[in-house]
Amino acid sequence: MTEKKEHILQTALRLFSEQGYERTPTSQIAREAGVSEGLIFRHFQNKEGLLAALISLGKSRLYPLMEQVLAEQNPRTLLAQVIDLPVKIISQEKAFWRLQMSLKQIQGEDAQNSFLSLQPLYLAVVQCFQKLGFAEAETEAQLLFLTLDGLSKALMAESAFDPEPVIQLLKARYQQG
Amino acid sequence: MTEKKEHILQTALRLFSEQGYERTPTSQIAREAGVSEGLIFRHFQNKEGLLAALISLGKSRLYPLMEQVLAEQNPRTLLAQVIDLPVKIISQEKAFWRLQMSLKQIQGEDAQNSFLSLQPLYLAVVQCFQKLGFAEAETEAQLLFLTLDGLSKALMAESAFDPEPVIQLLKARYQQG
Amino acid sequence: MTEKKEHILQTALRLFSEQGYERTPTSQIAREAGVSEGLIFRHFQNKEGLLAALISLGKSRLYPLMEQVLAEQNPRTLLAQVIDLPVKIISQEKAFWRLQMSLKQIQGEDAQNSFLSLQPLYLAVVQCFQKLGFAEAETEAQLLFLTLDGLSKALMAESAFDPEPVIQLLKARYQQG
Amino acid sequence: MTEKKEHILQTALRLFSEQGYERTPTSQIAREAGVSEGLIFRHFQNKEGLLAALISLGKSRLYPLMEQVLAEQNPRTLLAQVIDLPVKIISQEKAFWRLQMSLKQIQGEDAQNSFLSLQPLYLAVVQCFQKLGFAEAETEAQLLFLTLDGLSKALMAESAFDPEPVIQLLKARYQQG
DNA sequence: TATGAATGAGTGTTCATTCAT
DNA sequence: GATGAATGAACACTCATTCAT
Repeated sequence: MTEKKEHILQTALRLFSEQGYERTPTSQIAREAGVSEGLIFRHFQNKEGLLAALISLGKSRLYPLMEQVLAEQNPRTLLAQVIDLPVKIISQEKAFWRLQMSLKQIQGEDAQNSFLSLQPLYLAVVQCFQKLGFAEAETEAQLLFLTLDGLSKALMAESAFDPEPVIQLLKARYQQG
Repeated sequence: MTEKKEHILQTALRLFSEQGYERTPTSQIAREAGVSEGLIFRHFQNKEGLLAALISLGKSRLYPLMEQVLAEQNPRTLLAQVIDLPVKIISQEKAFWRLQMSLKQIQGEDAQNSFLSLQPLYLAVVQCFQKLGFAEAETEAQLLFLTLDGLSKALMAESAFDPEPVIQLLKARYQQG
Repeated sequence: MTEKKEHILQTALRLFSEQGYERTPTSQIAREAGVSEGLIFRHFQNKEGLLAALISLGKSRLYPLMEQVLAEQNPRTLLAQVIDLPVKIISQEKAFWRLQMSLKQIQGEDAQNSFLSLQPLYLAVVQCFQKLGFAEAETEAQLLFLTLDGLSKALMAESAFDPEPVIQLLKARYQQG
Repeated sequence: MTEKKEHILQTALRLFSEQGYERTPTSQIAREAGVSEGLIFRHFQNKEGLLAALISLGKSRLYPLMEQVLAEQNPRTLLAQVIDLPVKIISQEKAFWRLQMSLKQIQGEDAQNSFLSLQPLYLAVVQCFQKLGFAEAETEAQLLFLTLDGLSKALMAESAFDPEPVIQLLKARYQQG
């Protein structure tokens, strides 16, 4: 990966998340990345290829976090860690997730799933609720993921939203089940 | 409102919600609405004007539902009705709400708010929680709205998502507070 | 001539002279004249017809002034009156003459002639110079008309140009021939 | 400056001066220049940018002629050279000056000035008249410039106008002052 | 006479993409 | 790998003009 290729990726991520994919011309990416416009196409074939590269890059940075959570044995601790994920992830890679959220209508099935399209996590959470004796573990997991999805959206809206109180309330609900 | 003007509005709403605002050319709207392209601009000034007309139209259809909820006196009943709102609203005007959700990056402050940007409702819900003796009424209301926001998003993803179980679980949680 | 038709003519003259013929849409004329756009075409067939009506109207207001000059018997007095014409005419119908001057490239032969395309006047001036014993009466007349043409242009440029001194100098030149 | 860019400039100059700026679509320029329409905007940003490029180009070709006149020491010779300028300039770059004259209403202050918007020349001419002992040097210079302005206009009207006699008469007037 | 909804060809401009160097 | 000139299809939008009422 040459230096210029990385410049392109960084710049594209920033601009896509600020302005949206459609509203960002390749010419602007090239200009702000300090490269020629042709180079973008040499490296990524076309504009969608650049987007795809960005998404797989983002996912690869995400998996470590996810696997760390999945390794947790104590169900209550795992739930708490899942609840902490949105803040952790989004504060870390805000630009990437804003991009992700803006793609619903461009991409097919993938990006539009609940929460962060983290199905392995969903299965683990269902098991947690079962272990903890919840009657309807699946529904309970769905509800939690919906909530975390809403929380993610709020976090990315960039407003002065403070997630801490909500997160505490949410954790409390499951700790004393 | 002439017949052709309404054709334009209907067609635009459908196409915007299917393909997104940016990916829908005015030429396509005109063609599928069976009118000349110029007529769009005669009636709505520019493409954004068409979008604005669509949004204010959608909101005007929404207010009756909202006011009905706000008139409710019993706090538990009001909460239950708020929880029912996403399904009611979205099944009724799915296209409009998919459009609404796709606009975060185009519009300014308005559309990006939580849930359905229904602040009056938020205030009413806070009061409900206070009446019901919840310790942190505001945080509780925020949490509920985040959840309903996530629920709305899931409902609009058009997949075979069945909201009923989640809604029952959510209602149960507040009825026995 | 109905009141609305006159409104159209007035407004068109003002806008054409302010913005130029090409840069003035019929929709603007209609709006500022307080009539429907269709009425313009009912009365004048098309945009060029409106222009033609304006021009012939302007000319008809001009002929009296011209004939008054042509009736003058004394050659020196006639020359002085010719020299006074630009100021008289332009201060009286500035808008019309600015329109006239902006049309060189639109219209054919007519408007692009020297001075105010007043050929009868030209012939009279040639005769004056002959009577006064000028060697090259035709050339002398041409030179005078070129100068008056330049003067007209300067007068219409709307700047703080004071024509009086120049006019005095010009008159003096021919009075003492 | 690539070959195609120059083709665009040449073609635009010709078409603007023949048809006027407004009546010349960029599509026609592109077609007749044998380039794609997009290239015009790549090189000149927008249609006005093309016009501006044309104007500054024309001016840069004009300054040498002007400075040559300004270097003249003998006031009578300088006046004669000033009188010769319109024919020299316009026969040389007719297209450019027709364009220049057609812009009064588009551009701001610059192009609408008297003669060829050559203020340095005006100041030199005033000095000439002072040296030659004319009573009202400024007014005399104004009058000369008005005349040259009218002469320029006549020259550009493309008709079979022969400027030679007028120029001789004009020169004679100042040589025997 | 007068309106105003409606048209459709045309306008300037954008932009992803190609290609010779 | 990298450039930048060049393309051409698409786009939002304008505007003179028509026509039913």
